Amino acid sequence: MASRQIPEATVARLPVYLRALVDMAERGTHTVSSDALAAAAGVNSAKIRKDFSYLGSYGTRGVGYDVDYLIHQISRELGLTQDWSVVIVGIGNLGHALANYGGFAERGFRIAALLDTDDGKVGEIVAGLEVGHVDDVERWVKEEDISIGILAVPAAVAQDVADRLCASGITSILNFTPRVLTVPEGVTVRKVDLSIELQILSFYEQRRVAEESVRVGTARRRLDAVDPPVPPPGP
Amino acid sequence: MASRQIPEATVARLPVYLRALVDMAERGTHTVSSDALAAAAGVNSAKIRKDFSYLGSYGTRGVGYDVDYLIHQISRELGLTQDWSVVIVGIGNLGHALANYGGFAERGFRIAALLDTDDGKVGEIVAGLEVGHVDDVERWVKEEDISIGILAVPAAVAQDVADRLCASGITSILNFTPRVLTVPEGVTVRKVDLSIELQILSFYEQRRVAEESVRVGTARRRLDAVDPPVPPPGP
DNA sequence: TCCTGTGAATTCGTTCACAGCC
DNA sequence: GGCTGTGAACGAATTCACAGGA
Repeated sequence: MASRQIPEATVARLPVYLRALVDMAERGTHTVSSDALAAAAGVNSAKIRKDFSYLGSYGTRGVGYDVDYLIHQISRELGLTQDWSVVIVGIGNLGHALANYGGFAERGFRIAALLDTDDGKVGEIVAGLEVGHVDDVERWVKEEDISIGILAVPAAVAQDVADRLCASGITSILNFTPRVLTVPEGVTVRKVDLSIELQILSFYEQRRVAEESVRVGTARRRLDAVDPPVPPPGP
Repeated sequence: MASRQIPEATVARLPVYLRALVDMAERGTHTVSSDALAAAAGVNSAKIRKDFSYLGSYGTRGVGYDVDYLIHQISRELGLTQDWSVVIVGIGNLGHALANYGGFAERGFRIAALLDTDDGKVGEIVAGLEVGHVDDVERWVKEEDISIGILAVPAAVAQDVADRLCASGITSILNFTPRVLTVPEGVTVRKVDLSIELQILSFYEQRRVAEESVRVGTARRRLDAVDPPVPPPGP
């Protein structure tokens, strides 16, 4: 029963399954059960079966799924049967690393242009490409049929550059800046914030330490017991 | 009503709020309503109020929240009132970029060590630190009281290095490799996969293109109509 | 009047459990 | 016997809507 409208949570997992399946195919596995794939992808098997049921009935009862066929179907669903051209804007530390990251091209994302706002960087060769100026973004987008922009500029200019990307016709942005972007309707933004991830880890790390000291009976002083809290404003 | 056990979804949003609040404090704002903060953080205001209600009743009815006080409370909740020492393992492109990323130190994450498996890299100076060998990870973790590891090694050695990190006493891992890691109970892993993010964008991009061609009546050929699908194995 | 805090209603996502097919 | 596909049960997260305090 291949119903349209795949849940977001499922979409976000498809690339994970795809990665696991490609690994398996490379190791010569031709058939996989939801249990085996679940183990490889780090989820449980019910989730796998439910997720796949949104795509259609691609398995065989009593047997499992055909690895190559699944790879094909998931790739198609994710739009990976076509190549996408990508522009990276902001060729600092991170932009450099992204430009040199092989994983993109491997999965059908062609880095078509590198742009920066800084005249000093323009003309530099990075990852085999000449860095252009953001002012020319529209020309690049048109000529190279670019639909995805990767934003790795300083926070201060993030919104401005995003506006220019949208104006030039880009409809998907991968935002590495810490700014929340405002974009026109019809543009998809995904955010990757490295220090947010660390802060989430910090939360669980702290909680673990707190629990441990309760369990072990250690009177490990919380910093906030030392550092007196600012008095609350009202209540 | 400050109940314990904050929902995961809320924890993941706290750093976003924190960032918005710090920006506001820097711009001299002292009080903020859930509406205003919602706009700045890119969520809706009900969510803000509900999220904050898990931390306690820190607002004032009819007025809003005290920015500095909120910053203090969220920081405390996230465990950011203390500094955390971090090790980056794998000093390739990405490791380099991460080592030079200022945002970590700014938020209380001290990069205490850079390690690599490659003898060629050991001894190199990156971001002011000398790259050490992973074999010495245990010593570094003990001496520097490191609890968080950032994994930026090649996929092939990811699990092996993760094992060594866990063995040496690290309890949180930020995993930049495409591998699903198996870790002992009590270790928290968060995954950042750059090409997964692009693949998710690709899904929505493709869907948009498909919808558009229906709306506009364009007979834009899908690639999979050209490329005949592998025949299904069973059903 | 304004804006928080929160139960209640709703939506979304996960897991269970088993019928159906190999 | 083994494994998929899926309704039904459950649980988590979001949103509504309004009582209540400044």
